[in-house]
Amino acid sequence: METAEKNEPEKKEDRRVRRTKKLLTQALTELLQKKQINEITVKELTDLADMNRGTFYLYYKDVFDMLEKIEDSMFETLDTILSLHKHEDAAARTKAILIDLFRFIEDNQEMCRVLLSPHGDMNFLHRLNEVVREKCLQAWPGLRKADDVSFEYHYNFVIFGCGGVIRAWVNRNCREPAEQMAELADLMIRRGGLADV
Amino acid sequence: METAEKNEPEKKEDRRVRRTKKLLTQALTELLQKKQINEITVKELTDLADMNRGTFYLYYKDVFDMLEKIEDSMFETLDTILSLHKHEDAAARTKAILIDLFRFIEDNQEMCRVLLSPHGDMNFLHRLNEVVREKCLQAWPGLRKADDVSFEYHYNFVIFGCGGVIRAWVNRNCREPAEQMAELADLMIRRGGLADV
DNA sequence: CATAATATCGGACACCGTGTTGACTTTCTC
DNA sequence: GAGAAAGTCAACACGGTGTCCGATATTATG
Repeated sequence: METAEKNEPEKKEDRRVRRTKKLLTQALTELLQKKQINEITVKELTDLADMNRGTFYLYYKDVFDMLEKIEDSMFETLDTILSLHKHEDAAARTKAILIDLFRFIEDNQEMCRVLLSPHGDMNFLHRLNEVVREKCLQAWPGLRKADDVSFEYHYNFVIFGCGGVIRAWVNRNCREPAEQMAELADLMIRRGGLADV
Repeated sequence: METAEKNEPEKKEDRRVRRTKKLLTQALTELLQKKQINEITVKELTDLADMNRGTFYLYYKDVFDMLEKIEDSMFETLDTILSLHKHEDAAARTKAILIDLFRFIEDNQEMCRVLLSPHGDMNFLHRLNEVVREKCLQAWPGLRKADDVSFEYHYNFVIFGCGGVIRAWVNRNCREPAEQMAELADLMIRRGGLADV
């Protein structure tokens, strides 16, 4: 309904389109390391990507719309990856989901690092939190039944905490292997207050 | 160095100045509930505050500069409040600091709520985290000695987790008393992985 | 390879918010 | 009440925006 064109990958994009979007994304990533997104102008974006300014408007409404679409694409990918584990048994699934999550973060380090930095994007963190929350519920279904107030806080503590771990990890250039991080996160989630509700 | 004028509260501001800044802050808070800060223009800000556009530039460079100055002021206040406990003994200090922190959040609910919302400000969260980190170090000095990798992650987990608790709290309009939240946060910090490093 | 489709370019345009300035009026401080 | 400071109002040049156009370059397809 919103994205009038059927659904993203209609068949395959023209090579030129892929190239254009890639150049623009690289330019945006580079600029985001230096300045707030608010200060980034379409002009300097296309100047840096060395292309006509009008070309930008073929795909994005403005710089914020562009970032939003990039995030949309990322979370779509992440969703696809994580839903592959839908039919595994609970024990294996939890571990596999966390590993894939961290692998995904690793594959998108630069963007994640900048989006979680001080001049990053709160909405990105929010959406990332939602993914973690969703997977927590899937992995530990027993959690739902606890609906008292303090549970809500424990929950938010753990979910945000995972965001903090991810942020620290990308700031260290993902030095530790994703598997190790998944194990660490799992440990923290259990100890963080959710294990014994 | 940066703010040429000595240091904020030189003596007391002119009543008109206070009024102007207050009106602008109210207008900004209102607009931030509806749209990203990026989309907020000086014109609509001064229109909403019902004042001349030129007046805005008497105090702020642009909308982002305004938000930054507001945050500066908030953290300055918070810093003043928290440093009052400098000379208490460790046991009492920890509790008192947390309580005052949550009371401060409560006093600035609207702004905190909007700054921690999906279209909020990452830098605000970052600065809030720094305060928590600082106070953690003061309250549990033993933490410093642990410098292994996993400690860094535990640390970030806890600090971000506190941010999540605060966010959940302001989203519930600070229904629970600050004292109760302080106790809850203290519990989570201890259980979250820092207690036994 | 030839052709049609489509993406990009280069330049133009009106539009609007920006940041600043100068002369004035209002309000505050002492 | 007098002088100082803050706010108003109108005007200005500037630059980025968003949207066109025709011309050109690149791609996908038969």
